[in-house]
Amino acid sequence: MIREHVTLKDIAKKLNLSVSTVSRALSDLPIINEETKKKVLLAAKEMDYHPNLFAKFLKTKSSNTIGVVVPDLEMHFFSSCISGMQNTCLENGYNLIICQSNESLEQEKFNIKTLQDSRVDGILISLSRETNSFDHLEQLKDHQIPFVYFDRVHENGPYSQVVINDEESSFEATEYLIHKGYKKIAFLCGPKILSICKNRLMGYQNALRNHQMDFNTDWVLESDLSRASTEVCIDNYLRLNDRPDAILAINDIVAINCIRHLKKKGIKIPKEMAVMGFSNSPVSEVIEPNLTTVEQPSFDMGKLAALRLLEEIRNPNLMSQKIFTLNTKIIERDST
Amino acid sequence: MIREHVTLKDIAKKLNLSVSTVSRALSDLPIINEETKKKVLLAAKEMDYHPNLFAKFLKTKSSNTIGVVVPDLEMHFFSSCISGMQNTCLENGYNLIICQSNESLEQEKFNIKTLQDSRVDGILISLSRETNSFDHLEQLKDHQIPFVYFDRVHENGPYSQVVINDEESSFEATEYLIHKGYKKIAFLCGPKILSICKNRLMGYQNALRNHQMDFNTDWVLESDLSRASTEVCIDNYLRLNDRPDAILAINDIVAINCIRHLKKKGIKIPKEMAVMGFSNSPVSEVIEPNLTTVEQPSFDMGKLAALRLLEEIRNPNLMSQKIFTLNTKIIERDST
DNA sequence: TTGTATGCGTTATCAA
DNA sequence: TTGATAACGCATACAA
Repeated sequence: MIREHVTLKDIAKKLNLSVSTVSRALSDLPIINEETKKKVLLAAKEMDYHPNLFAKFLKTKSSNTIGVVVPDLEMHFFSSCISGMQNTCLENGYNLIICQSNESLEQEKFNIKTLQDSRVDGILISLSRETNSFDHLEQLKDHQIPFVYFDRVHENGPYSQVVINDEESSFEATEYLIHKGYKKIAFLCGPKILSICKNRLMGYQNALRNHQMDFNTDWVLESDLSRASTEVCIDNYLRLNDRPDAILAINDIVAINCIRHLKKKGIKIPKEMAVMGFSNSPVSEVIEPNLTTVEQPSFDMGKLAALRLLEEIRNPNLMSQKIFTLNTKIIERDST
Repeated sequence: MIREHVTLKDIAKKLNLSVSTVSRALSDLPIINEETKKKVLLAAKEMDYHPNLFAKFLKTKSSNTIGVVVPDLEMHFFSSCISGMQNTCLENGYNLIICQSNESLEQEKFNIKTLQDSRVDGILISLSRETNSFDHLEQLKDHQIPFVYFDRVHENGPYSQVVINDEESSFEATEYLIHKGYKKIAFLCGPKILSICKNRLMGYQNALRNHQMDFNTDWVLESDLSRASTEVCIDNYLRLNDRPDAILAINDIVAINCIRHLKKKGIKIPKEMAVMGFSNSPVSEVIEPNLTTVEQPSFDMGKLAALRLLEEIRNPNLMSQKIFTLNTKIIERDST
């Protein structure tokens, strides 16, 4: 039994009404007879009517779809953000089109173009680690496409953002290590082009300064987030005459690669060297020793970013930039 | 500078051509003058023309979108599948709409309905662990919506599937444990409603039979995949007079929860009890001891499922069921 | 309160 | 080889 899609016309014909009346009844406009409205709603249900969203879009210019670009879907932090977005979007009748930039600027540009072709009503993005130009994003304003950054943001851009307070969180994490008695705290940073990296570095430096702690430029290294790069950094730490006794890593994945490599080199954690991460991903309670980390509310971040975007979609004159800062929490485990 | 979207009409006006000629030129139909075609293509590029996919769909009934339903986006296996699908789909000009069922049948039904409303050209799905009725899926055939299962499939359904050879893989995994010298091998299963669980159980049983090994019904337990449920199972194993000396778990997450709980109970792994998992997720090389596991080619699975779906979309008379079976590989680590 | 007519941007079917 | 015109399904301005 093959059913063609039921249209407004079909319902109208069956009820001896005009298409526009049926349309009005279903859109729940006030100017309509209660009786006819009931009849229409009933018939629509009986006939299993589903509105054709494409025809609707052609009229209204609203696709009911929002686009998401993340660097890597397989990173738990991002899939969790998306989970939160999905939640909010489905509740509000919006679909999600998800793209990965694979940490590449080229791919990111292509993703944005694809999303524009799909006429998404708005875009949520977390930047690739390569992104150092922003034309592909700034042109969105010309096209009046609402746009919200989350996590990896472009701070000077004219768009709203949802972030954690990176500087403060990093400050607190460093302070936590100081209170724990560590004297030589290293910061294993990520690509400084990312604002999260820059800000976390700043928080780290401020904490040291605040406590009149030693600051050694050799202790701040930069990993490109890959395992190999992280291992090179660790080797550099180990070669130093003045070795750090704790490492604050830019995220959990880097922290975990630190731990694995340190263990391979026979370094005892946390006795000889403590390690701390960012994000509280599932692996952090699997690694041994369990990783002390700064919990980022990824699911909520996704939800909030989606909510803000929907708000901007519904209220276009709201286009002014707004920054949402979420709180983090230190999860103490065995690596510190 | 706010640009409205350029349409065929705009191009036609500029070149003093008719809309249909422009349309033909851009669709690369053969019945057209080479000269005009060149002119049109050039103008389109200059004017930054992007076709309105919604208008196109209204005519052609093809949305250039495919829908995906997974139980849990945050499980690495699934995000990796999706990564593979994305790859294939974007290459072929298709977008992906991704939904999560959160392991709930109700939610799964809702997802399918949403995707139908969005008039997706086809659907890729991995079933929720609750799914025991299939009406919401079988009606897709009535609507002629191509449909492919991956990983968690409904075997008797009329649809194509992409799976690993669960029975054989599990057979080999069990045999591997036998060769390693384990004598009392337990199988910690998942919900038997899932075909992957049923088949892996079968492979396990066949291997034992093949080697004239002891088979104890107490050694086959069923976890609902949650941590709590897995821990209950482990406790049951430990209470037995005839304790198993190895556990083959239905997936890595279950296996990892086994290891954590066994360690808490003071059991030495693999000396007192070995543990083996399925899927080779990132955590498996983070847990200690590193988890021996059966690698599932998740990325390729996603790619293949998407490819098959695209094939069925392009060639509707191909609707017969086809089963693709991918090979697995045992990754030997320290837990066995 | 309801119906008629029009257009959104395409593609497809004619005729020229 | 090109152009005029209709149609896809819906929303809406206007008329009744």
